[in-house]
Amino acid sequence: MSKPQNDGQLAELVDRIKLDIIFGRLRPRERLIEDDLSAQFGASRHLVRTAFTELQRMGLVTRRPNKGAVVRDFSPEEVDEIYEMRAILQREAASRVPLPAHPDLIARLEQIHAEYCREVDRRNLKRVCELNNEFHHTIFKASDNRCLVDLIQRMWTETLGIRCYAMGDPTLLCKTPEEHSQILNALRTGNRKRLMRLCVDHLWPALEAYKRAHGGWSSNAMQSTATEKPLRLARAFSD
Amino acid sequence: MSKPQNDGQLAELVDRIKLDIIFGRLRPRERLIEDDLSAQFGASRHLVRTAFTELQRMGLVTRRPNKGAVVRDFSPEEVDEIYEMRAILQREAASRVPLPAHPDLIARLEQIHAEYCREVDRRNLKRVCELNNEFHHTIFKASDNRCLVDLIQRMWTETLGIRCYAMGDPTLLCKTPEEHSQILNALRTGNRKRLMRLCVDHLWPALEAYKRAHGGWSSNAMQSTATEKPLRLARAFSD
DNA sequence: GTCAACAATATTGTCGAGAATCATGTTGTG
DNA sequence: CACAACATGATTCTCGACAATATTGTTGAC
Repeated sequence: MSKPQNDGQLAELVDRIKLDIIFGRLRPRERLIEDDLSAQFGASRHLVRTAFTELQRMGLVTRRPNKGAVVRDFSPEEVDEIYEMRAILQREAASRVPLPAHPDLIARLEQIHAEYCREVDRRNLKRVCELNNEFHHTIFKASDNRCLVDLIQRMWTETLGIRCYAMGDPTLLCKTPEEHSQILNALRTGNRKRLMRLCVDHLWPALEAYKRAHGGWSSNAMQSTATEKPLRLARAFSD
Repeated sequence: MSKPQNDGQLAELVDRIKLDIIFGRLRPRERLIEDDLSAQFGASRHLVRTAFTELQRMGLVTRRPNKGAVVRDFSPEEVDEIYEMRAILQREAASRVPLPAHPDLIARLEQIHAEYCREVDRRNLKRVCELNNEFHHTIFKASDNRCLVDLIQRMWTETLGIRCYAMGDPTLLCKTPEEHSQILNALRTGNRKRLMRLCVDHLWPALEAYKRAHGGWSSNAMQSTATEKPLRLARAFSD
């Protein structure tokens, strides 16, 4: 579907590199060398190249002419701006989901949620990550604008490298099932304001975790501490 | 900067194909054959391929495995959804531009506007297109969120193929300088509500032109006339 | 010892040819 | 005549080798 071309081999390669980024095996700013990955995954260099352009499109790696690919790194300002937009988009989507939610939607979400809780207990991070995505994506899909859903999904993928810091934190991870429960409740009871607020608030813990992890030392820290602009996140909260 | 790799040769090729799409020399759904373009532009087929993936990333062409590239076509529903999102994003940007606008910003815009009017009179469509982009982009850049600006710009590029129908219509084209004037005035007087409204309303004429041109026959017209959902564009208007 | 100019290595970009795949035309059978 | 099976041609995808570029290491003059 959204696959640009190619069969499964490329998709698998992209996925494996993606996972390496998500789980921090590849760190931001780390260089990705075509020959190395080619050998590591037993794929032709051409395929690795293609995977790079795909990962670039997804916003997970950065490329510069004749200098190769590196894992994408976000400046503190960039992270703030991205999360500001995620908040706006997700809030918009939440405002469009028909309420009270269709029983089929609830059922589907409960199913995902149940498996999610199981896998969280088992610490099966890969599956947790997938199910988490599926849970939110299913909700947002219920808003009737595919373009909006695409933008949300795009920024979801783009921030995989940011959210990995939250995934590594067991305390944070254990809180998410409860938050998902609350979202489900808001859908069931048809409480739109609460749904919107929950969908937005759900974003912050991961953002905070990233900031804690990068506290001070990130890319251009010197300027950032000085420039430190007041986050305009308030808008996203206001009902 | 945002160039993924490569020097100018690829960029030029991409640009030429892009212009062919913008000005309707290449129509939606038209197939792009690598060998043909390779011969036409005197570029290696590999370069044409690379250009295709770039154009695909920009959302101007669609590719399917082993079936090659075609100029992207939008279903009526898709067009509505995309313009709904453009309205939301541009409205958001307009709400963030510091008002009253900085004199430098005004000066820069006046300069662009002056040249724009000149080129409209001369019917220099290529330059008109560039200046129009520059005008709006300059305004949106004044909102302090690069991510938001990127999303807007992305959707701008994506809809180049849609807006070509408006560009071909002299009546429509002649109205745009006046609209830009009004936007400039709103910026000068610091009338935020009016600015937001103008930035959103400015979108519709092109959308309408596209719909007129494709009236009924586009991709899946049979369903679309039946499904015809009430556009949720009202939101974007409400102040 | 420091620095610039040069040489060597590492890495990425480009190309052309052949393999794989899809679309179309043709033939043979009922 | 209808239709499936096959053969042909067009087009895309993949690979390996080479060229271009960046990075690192070395030398020699001052």
